[in-house]
Amino acid sequence: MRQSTLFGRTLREAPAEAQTSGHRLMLRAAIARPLAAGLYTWLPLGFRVAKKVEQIIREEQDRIGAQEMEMPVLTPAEVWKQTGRWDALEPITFRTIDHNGREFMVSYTHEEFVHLHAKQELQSYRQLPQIVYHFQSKGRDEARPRAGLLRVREFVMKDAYSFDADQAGLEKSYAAEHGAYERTFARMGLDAISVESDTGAMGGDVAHEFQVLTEAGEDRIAICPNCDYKANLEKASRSIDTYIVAGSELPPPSEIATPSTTTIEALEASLKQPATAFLKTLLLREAKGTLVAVVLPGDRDINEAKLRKVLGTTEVKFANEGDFAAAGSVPGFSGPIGLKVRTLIDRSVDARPYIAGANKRDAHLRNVVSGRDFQGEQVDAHDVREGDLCPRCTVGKLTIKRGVEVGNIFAYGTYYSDKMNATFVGEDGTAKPFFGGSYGIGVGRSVQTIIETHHDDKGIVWPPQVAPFQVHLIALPVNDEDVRSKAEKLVDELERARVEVLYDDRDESPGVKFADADLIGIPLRVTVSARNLKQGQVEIKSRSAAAMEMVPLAFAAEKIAGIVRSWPR
RNA sequence: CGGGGUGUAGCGCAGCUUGGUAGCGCGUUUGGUUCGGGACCAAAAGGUCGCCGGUUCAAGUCCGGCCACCCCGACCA
Repeated sequence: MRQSTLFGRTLREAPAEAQTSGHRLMLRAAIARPLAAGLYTWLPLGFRVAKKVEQIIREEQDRIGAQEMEMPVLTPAEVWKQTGRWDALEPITFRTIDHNGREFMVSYTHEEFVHLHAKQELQSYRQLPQIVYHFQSKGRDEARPRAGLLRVREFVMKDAYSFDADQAGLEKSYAAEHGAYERTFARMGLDAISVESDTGAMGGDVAHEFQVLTEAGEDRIAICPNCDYKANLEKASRSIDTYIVAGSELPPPSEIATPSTTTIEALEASLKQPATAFLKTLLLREAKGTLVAVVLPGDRDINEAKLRKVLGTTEVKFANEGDFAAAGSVPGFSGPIGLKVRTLIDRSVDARPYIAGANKRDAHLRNVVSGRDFQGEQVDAHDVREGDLCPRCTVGKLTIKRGVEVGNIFAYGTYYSDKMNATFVGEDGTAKPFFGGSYGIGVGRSVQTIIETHHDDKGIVWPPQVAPFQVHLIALPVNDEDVRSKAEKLVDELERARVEVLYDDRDESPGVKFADADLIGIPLRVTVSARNLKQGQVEIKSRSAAAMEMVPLAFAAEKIAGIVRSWPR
């Protein structure tokens, strides 16, 4: 490929909106271009990377016996209505109607449709297990697209779906996909870790996310340095020492005046007590408008994802002024005693005396003890933080890192087959529901995550397996006939040896060419220059190392092809 | 959807406070010189100042509305 004819130019400066280093490099190196918020076009260089990433995913899916197929982007409403997701997904999906007024959704994902097909194609337990997958554009009207390709509104996802006769079979399929994911990400050069995750909108119980730790990520991951516990903060828990004080020996709650002291910070300052001495009582409103109170220690924050899961709701908001009166409380002075709403007590609240709001203006109560003075459902709804004890080994102190979720796997069991009446005939001759799982990988997100984690201050440093080209051959200067003819002969020899070469034949200064080579980040740089040809040599340099090597022109093609063949595939 | 910010040439920005000729750098085009780390000289092209309305003799600048994009938060591959 001649660089002079490449569609897509490198940018010396990145557009101001690009924030993360991966986003800036993606734009500068002509990998992709924005079309609208959260919608991107792959330029030829980026598309070559995307295709290589896809191919790695494909090979690893095929290796575990999954079969590739393809389902449409446009999906009919009736099927979504069977599982209730037509309404549930309303806020974040793109929809349209055809000329007859029939409703369609730009596919958010394809569980409903693959179950429809499974029902038609898989009629007997003898045909199980099965895994099918496809690469398809998925549409998600994200409220906030972010950081280039990391969070977009239309993206190609590899989505695989497993069908098994029972739970044990599902666990096997799940484990097979888990293994395939580990190999897939390793081959792309991504150091992805498997973490426990919340099942979110997909339903089901068991789920793992594959997270690549990088500051550009938007998820927070708790990691135990002592054992193998790793979990998304939406799911993470912690070990808590039980702290019991005999209730009968303690004085009953007594009121203290706390004029205009409405926050934990203000209470700490005026009462000279640490945040842990207080109880925080949050009054919240769930999707249906029901009020609920959550009691937490003063130093703990609520984790909305965990709370939503506990409540089985899609949305949680803070209560408004009027809600406080209805709950028998006062904003700024809410406490757990005497509340007239459902009360949840976070498990990090100890059985010891706390200072809590009195539910009346300018007053708090001292010696408030959970279980003695107020009752509620015990839940886990607090945000785990740095330094908390690992819930698994109970001794490791959790660290918290940011990560990008490049893939996830769910075992949802019969969630969809029950709703859709998707069954097969079992060994005993009766209809049984499929046990299913789904397994996604975002292609574009993976590509940008590779950039986020493989670059230096000059540009991208592609892992060879996914690089847009294997060799970047630079002719210097290109208008020197001898240089040009020898460079082109070398390009030709390399291409015949099936090496992918980007040939920089542009009439540009050496500085521009080297800077672009560093920016684009092709693993091997070969320079054919007038200077080196005097000694009959060409220069070979790896993008990832400083050293360069001189090779006689006559052996260059063989040498370069040998290096390329030695790379992992 | 809540909070914040930005829209001026392909990209990066100044000009707006205090209304009066739309500017700088990079890039692009032409000619010449140069050629191992983002060269130099000369000439040139390129703008409905996000959109609509208002105020004014006069609006990039002031006022109102809308739109787009970015960042933080809630959601996902």
